Amino acid sequence: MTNFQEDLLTWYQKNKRPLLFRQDANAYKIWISEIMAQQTRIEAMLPYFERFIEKVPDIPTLATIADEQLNKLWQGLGYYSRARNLKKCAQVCMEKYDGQLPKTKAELEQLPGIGPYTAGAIASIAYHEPVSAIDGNVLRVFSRLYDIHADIKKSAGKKQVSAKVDESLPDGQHISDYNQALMELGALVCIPKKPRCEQCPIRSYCQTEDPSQLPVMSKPKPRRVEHKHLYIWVYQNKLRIVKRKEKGLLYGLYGFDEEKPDRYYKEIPLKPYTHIFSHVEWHMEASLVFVDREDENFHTLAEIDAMYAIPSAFTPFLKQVQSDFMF
DNA sequence: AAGGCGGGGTG
DNA sequence: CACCCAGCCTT
Repeated sequence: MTNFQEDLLTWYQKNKRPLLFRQDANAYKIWISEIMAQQTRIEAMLPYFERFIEKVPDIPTLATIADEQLNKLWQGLGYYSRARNLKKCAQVCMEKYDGQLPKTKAELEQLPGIGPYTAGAIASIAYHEPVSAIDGNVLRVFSRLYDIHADIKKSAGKKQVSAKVDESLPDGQHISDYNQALMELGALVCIPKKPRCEQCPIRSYCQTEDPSQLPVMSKPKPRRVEHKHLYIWVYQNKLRIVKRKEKGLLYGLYGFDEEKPDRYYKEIPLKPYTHIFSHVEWHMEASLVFVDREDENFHTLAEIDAMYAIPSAFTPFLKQVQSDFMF
């Protein structure tokens, strides 16, 4: 162990958050938690994780779960392809790996939804393989540590920083805590804005003069703007919801019609709402349109709540219906 | 290399 | 509002 590693690990033992998904951890729980944590704050995924493990405790269950139930468990968490890939991955594990996750970073990385970071995290945390797990936290910490000004959004910059991380790894006995300690440092101390350098256990190794300027990240493109009008068909105490068929955004989840019915006897406007995604803005108007007959797509609010995955983009309208009309 | 893909916490 | 999070996949 180098002094650097010792200082970091000592800090980690004292300051790490008591994350529930690290309690009696096994490879399955580590896998699920790492997928849920992709581009997602830890606190945001915790309740999802607890519920998911309860309902889907193992790989055989996951491999055969109904898509509707899976989407429902993922509702509101975002990046829904993660859930689809989770199930695909479980099926591959059943077919190729005797119902278990493979145990090396190289094999894990071949599975759907598991990239370099997640493969490294599972391999090092669950199986103590001495490999890196480089997420946004670690890129930030090491770009500052080595004062690297390359753009970490581009592959060259990521590669340059990653090389430094790989040089720094301890042996398998300490790799799990080491990788987690780097991420925890990034989450608690070496934070994006106003890093808490006075609290940093490795500040004496840090080469940057101005951590506020690092890491260098190219700006994302401005979002495109789309306008929609949703028509919520109402029959008695039921609403019509439709499964989103187009491959793409929110695929497989449920939304509202964007067409009026042929016949309706009343229309009531709802309050407009704008939903911001990373790459697009939906400026939505909506109205209730009352019809005099139903089809199989009409459901009560209770049924929708229990069985149908509605993305967050549409829930403000559901809430309006619930509070203003008490269906 | 660039763009698609969610949602929410924080300043 | 902007920023960015325990990223991955497709094009």
